[in-house]
Amino acid sequence: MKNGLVVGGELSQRKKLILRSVIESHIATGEPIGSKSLVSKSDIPYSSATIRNEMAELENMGYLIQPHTSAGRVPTTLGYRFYVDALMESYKLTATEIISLNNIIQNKMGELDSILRSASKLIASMTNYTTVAVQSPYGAPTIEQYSYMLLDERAFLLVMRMSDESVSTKHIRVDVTLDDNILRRLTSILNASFVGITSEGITLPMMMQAEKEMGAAGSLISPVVKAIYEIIGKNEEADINFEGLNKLLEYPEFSNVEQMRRVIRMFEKKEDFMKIIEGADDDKVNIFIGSNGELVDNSAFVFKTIKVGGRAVGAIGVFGPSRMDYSKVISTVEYLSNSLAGEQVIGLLGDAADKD
Amino acid sequence: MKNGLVVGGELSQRKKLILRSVIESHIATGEPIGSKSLVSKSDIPYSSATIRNEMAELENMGYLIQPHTSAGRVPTTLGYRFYVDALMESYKLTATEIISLNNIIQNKMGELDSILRSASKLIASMTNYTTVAVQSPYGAPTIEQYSYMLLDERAFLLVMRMSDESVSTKHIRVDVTLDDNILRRLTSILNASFVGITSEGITLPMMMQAEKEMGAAGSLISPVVKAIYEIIGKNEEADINFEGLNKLLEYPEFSNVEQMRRVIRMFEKKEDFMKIIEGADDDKVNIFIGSNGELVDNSAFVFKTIKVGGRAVGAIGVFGPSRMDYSKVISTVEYLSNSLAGEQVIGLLGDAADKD
DNA sequence: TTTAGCACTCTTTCGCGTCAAGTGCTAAAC
DNA sequence: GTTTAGCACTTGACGCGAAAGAGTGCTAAA
Repeated sequence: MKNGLVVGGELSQRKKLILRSVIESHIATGEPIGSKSLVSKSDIPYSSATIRNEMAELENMGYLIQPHTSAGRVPTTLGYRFYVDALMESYKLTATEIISLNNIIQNKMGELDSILRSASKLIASMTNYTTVAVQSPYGAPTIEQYSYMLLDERAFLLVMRMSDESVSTKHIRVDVTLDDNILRRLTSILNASFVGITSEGITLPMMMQAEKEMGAAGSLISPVVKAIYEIIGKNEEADINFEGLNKLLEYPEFSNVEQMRRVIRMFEKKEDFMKIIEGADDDKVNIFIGSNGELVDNSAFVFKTIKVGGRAVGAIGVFGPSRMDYSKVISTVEYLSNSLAGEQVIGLLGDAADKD
Repeated sequence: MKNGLVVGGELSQRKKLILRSVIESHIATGEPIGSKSLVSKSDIPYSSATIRNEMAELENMGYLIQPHTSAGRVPTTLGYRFYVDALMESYKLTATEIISLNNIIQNKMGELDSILRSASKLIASMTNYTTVAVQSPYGAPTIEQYSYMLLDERAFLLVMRMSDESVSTKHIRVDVTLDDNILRRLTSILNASFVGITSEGITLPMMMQAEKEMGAAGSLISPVVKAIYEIIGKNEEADINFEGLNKLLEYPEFSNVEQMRRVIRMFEKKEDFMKIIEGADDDKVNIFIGSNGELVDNSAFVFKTIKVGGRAVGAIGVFGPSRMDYSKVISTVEYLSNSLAGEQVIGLLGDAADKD
């Protein structure tokens, strides 16, 4: 960390060319890149000695590193950072890829759950990395509307529409003899007083009042409130899904047991992942590159929040080696999350996704 | 496969003792077991030479195998099979373990989904293997009861209770102006005619009839039926969950990349797992031991179906190396699936799980 | 029938020399 | 002043053989 803060501003054109070449070769092969192998690339009109000198300087500046004396160079986190921010050309999705994405977006309208699932699969196969999909992680959704389904004399199903457009249900069994009338009254009370609240918003006076209004069937309220409480709490746990974990094994950087163990452990400790996602910027594609302490070494995580009506309801991203094909991954994640934002979830109509 | 069909009947007491000792030592250490290391075990009163002779015979009979000429012996699949069927003492769950299991069963009553999830976590930590939980895989559930929730003038939520006691919901947006009356009529038609059917059960005459009954709002029927069709189809896909994948990495038999790759691939190709589970016996704990062609080499899968009201709605099991602590795993899986059978899902009350 | 002893086999481990890749530096060329 | 050619040097990867260790099967004695 000598002077690596004013990232990249001071680099000459030639240094940029060489740095970019090193990074792209490394992304393709995974091997350290030596001066000679660069010379053979068509767009580098310098000799290996010149390149060596430049590479030595790039190393001093913190963009490259040698795994050991006598090996080629490998990009550092700083190097990737600069590449992503300044050097990289953005990838144009092909027509086929756009069509696949649009298909998913249109067909699965309305259920964030299944849209994320299919999108994960598609992205995993398009990019050859592991896809990460998160559902309604932050700002626990509240309940917007209540309804019911009568099961038998003593049991019913409480149906709740949540603020993130998902639906929760809960079986409730009580000691009161139920009928449609009672339940209709119950839900209208709930819809009047128990909407939009968080777990702390449920107060004893509210419950007392509700019990009073229910009259003889007042004993209903207690189990119902308990159910509501659980639902709110449950929705506070995020749901993370991984697709294409096996693809990671194809990359040599993950092909040793120790590294793989770390990755799997990270995937299973979902809270850590959540922290990264929650701490990120809602409005742009976020790129975390390994060994920040947050991620496993040599890995990178590219993701973007999905917003519905201005509210973040989930996120979708790609996890892979730090030598990732950033341009393609970024384009894909961006296209998908933009297309989703504000369009789906609302309903079945809507010809989503005007392209580009 | 010399004469390995009449499994184990012809074994002398001494052979059984030795076989059992070899298997249990191997389960504990993972290493091939040699004659000398057995002598040191307290319950073996024979010299290494005697044991060598017996082991040679056990090898001929197909219960043991030598990885190479000068190594100790390792159990074969047949050996494990015999051990599980005849040699093993069943593990008694400790009081603490039973309490943990009961807590889960009681607290999470009513939602198969979350009960399986917590149970998976607990079993994974109790047994130190990977837990596999499957939800409603077989005999696609049918729809038992319909209800609705009015969202706005043109949109409503169709709520369906399925035969496996799960609940599905679907957003539906239509061109008709909606109100409670219309939807009440709609659901009563659905509850009369569209209950208990499979995707093939939906016929054109049924739809025509329903449209006629809805009168002016007949155009509702088509999107609703489409939604029903999708729900039935979606429920035909099983949902498999894995917990504690990282634990596998602790066992040397999975600590090489090639093997790990196979395992992860198998976990991601859920259909294969489903096939194993579907083909199994509903009424007992099923034990598959590796290299049947179905499972990855050196692995084993112990699981049992969970039944609700006589119908299989899921399964829970444990996946690990074939040198697995079968007795503990079997007891755990059995206790849990028995406690669940027919008790939860129905409702919130019910003091489940009388112990033992 | 059981056991002690022994020669034999096979894997694992370690050290060691060779090889190839890639570097930094110096001196010459442009 | 910049670029390039040439060269000595460093370092990890690879392959080989020797030695060590574990365990066996067989024979002969108890």
